[in-house]
Amino acid sequence: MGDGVTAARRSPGRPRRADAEQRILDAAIDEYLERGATGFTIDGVARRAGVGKSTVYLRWPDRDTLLVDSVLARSRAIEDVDTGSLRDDLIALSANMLRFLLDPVGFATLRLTVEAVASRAAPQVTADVADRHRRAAGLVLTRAAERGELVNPVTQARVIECLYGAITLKALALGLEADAINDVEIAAACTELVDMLLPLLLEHGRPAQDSTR
Amino acid sequence: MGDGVTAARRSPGRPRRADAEQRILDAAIDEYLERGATGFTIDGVARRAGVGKSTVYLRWPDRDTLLVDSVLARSRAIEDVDTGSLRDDLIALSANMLRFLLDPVGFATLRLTVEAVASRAAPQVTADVADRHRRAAGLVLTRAAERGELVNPVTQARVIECLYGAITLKALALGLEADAINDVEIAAACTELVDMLLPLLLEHGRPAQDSTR
Amino acid sequence: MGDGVTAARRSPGRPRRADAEQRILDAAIDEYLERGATGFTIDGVARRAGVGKSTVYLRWPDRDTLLVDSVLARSRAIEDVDTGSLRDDLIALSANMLRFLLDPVGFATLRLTVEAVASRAAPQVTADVADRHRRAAGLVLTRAAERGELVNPVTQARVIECLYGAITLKALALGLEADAINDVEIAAACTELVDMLLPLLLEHGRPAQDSTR
Amino acid sequence: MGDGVTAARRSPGRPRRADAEQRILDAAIDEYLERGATGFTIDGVARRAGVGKSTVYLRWPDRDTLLVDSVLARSRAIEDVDTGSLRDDLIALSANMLRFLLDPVGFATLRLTVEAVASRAAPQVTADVADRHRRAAGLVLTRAAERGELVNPVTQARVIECLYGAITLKALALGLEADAINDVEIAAACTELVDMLLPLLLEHGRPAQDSTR
DNA sequence: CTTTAAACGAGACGGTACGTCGGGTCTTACA
DNA sequence: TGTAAGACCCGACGTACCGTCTCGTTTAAAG
Repeated sequence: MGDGVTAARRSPGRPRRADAEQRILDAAIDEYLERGATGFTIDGVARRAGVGKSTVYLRWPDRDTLLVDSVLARSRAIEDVDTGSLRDDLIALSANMLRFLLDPVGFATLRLTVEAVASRAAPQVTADVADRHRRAAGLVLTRAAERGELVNPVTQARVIECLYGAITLKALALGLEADAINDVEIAAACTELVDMLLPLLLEHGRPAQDSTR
Repeated sequence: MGDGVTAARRSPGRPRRADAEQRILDAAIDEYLERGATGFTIDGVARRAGVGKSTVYLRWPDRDTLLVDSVLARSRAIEDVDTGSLRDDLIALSANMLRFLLDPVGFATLRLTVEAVASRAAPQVTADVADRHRRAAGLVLTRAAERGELVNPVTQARVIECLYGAITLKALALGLEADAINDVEIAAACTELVDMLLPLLLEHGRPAQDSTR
Repeated sequence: MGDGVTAARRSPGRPRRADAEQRILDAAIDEYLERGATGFTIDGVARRAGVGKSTVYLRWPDRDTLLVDSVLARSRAIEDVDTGSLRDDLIALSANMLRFLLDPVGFATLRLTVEAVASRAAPQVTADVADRHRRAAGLVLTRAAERGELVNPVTQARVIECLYGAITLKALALGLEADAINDVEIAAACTELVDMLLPLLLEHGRPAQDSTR
Repeated sequence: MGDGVTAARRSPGRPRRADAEQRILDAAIDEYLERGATGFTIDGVARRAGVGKSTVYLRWPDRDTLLVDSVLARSRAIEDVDTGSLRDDLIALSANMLRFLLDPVGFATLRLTVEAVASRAAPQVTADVADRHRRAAGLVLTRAAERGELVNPVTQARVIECLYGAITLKALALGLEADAINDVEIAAACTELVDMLLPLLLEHGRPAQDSTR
């Protein structure tokens, strides 16, 4: 960290195995997906990674932290979308999210988020995940505004929350049977949802006069 | 013998302790709230319930099942609401849910729901929880329709999904710091949300004249 | 005890099942022979005997007592021998004992005797078993004396002790492989032993002329 | 690998605690003597030894094996005797054995020998114990022969068997009441026994002149 | 015939130990 | 000093039996 351009004054002793980190993370996520949270074992991960337990404990303080990190490491990819229209962007965004949550790794991310909140142990996890989604949505909305689409700054955050929330519940309802729903159905569901919510996002659906306060 | 339809021919042997079930469930939820999921132990529960381990294992096959049951047993209470107006019903409904999720037991219900989906082991848990909420919402909407409020049958399910989804995400974001938000703020947040979504629920996007206030 | 002339004033209530005692003892010894001391279980015995656990506990206070009784019940048979000569009687006596000890039930008797001594719990077991053997030997010696064979009353007890002791050690050495030794070998071993010890049993160390061979 | 004759290529990993073995054995025998065979518990032994249960199970596969080993470990001491005369050697030998069997550990050795035979599980136990005694007796006899005392090679083994057998029965009869008999009585009993048997041990039936009394 | 009273089968009960397994720490020998 | 190996202490797991207890039923004698 902060080591200069040139090769950071190498510390003495045997250098850390370069690939250990990644091998452990890979083994960890595999174990997790295969055997679930209960079956997720430091011994098992170390064995599968071909690594000593101490090598694991040198990098992660305990089981839970490793579990969190290994899942997060796999769930980085929330790719940005840019179709040119706000509606299509939102549809793509929510479809991406639904697909993500229907994938084991994505669902694991949701699980961990919930667990993290519960254990109060890893508040940054929640924040991290939430931020990633917020940022993706923010980009879409910003671009829409720049294109001149009239995005209502008052409702904006709430609408996105509704969208993401509805997607999350849908994922929960579907379980993670990836087979239970195909891409076409995902797209259809998201389209309906966005079409319903979109008016609330635009200036003058003039919801203002309805607002009772 | 020869007793009719009722009273299912008592099985032989010493009958099960009538209060054991409840004592165990109570001890279990207490242990869970005090020591968390990791500290939740069959030995501990049995000890606290003043019961032998075998008495627990006679009723629940393993730790996880007991944990699920004990949480669900405490989260039954989704009281119905009836204020006389759809808007206020929805506000009350969502406020109830948010309050529920901000309570340790309520949040535990969310956790378990997610875990149940993940493990595929207890699909009825998800269904059970979801049904309870769906039913409460259904009642509110039915009553509104009976009063003559024009509820749009097309958007209905999706709007409720948005509402619940947004509440869930809000709960996740707030964590379960009960102190982080007071009842007034809860009510305010729910009101904003409902006021935004309500128009979508009413026939033909002519919300104005339906608004009961 | 002290009951009148006729039929012990029957106590009220349902009389005990007449055959239960025996069924339990039989089941017990079978379980013991099949599964060993550790696998010997009250539940198992009751199940095999087709009897409730309480029926067992009405008759025996605990597992160990039942085990002892069931073994002793099977090992009663120390049949008397009477061949007409002291030497042959002793050979028959020791052969009987060796055969007995090489049989599972007989060996179990030895085990229990040792355990009984160890636990101090059942002193009568030791005494009982010892007496049975002492009595059989006593008979043989008495008859010999009556026939005019000159039995030395001084060495008598010690010689018998040597005989039985040697037989016991032989049984221990052979293990309880019934197959390891046949009747002919048993007879031969006992004959050698008796022929060696017999002189010591006869008056005044004038063994030679008494030796029947 | 490639290391010379000595020092068996140390295996990797943390070496086993050097003193654990002994601490466990000591704790085990103490527990056994204090609480008997039934009260002998792996948990108890581990606790008393200040050691984790896994440390015990790393060394012994189960309760029974540990019990056997702990008793045998304490009963190694069959000290050799050498008084200069065969008669006195035999008296000392048998007195030692009787004293040994009247001691709790010694008696436990007898118990275990019997159990070992019964369970067929530990044949080496029987062999081990028997060998130790045989060897001690063998030494005594060899030395006598070397001194010129005429030991009859034909009866030798059988006489020793009688001696040991009689001692064993005597121990059984006395129970393990150490107080029931004192050293003087032990010596007297053994002397009688040896004096009776000694003639049988000497060359062809001319016992009289050798008898020291 | 009804009552009383014990024995019976079934099996739940509070305990306790089993043997296994995993967590997180520690201790070696090498690299 | 990092690493692989693996032993260490701890304590929970789920199982099995102990000896006790409660049931409802059965059996026989007494009233």
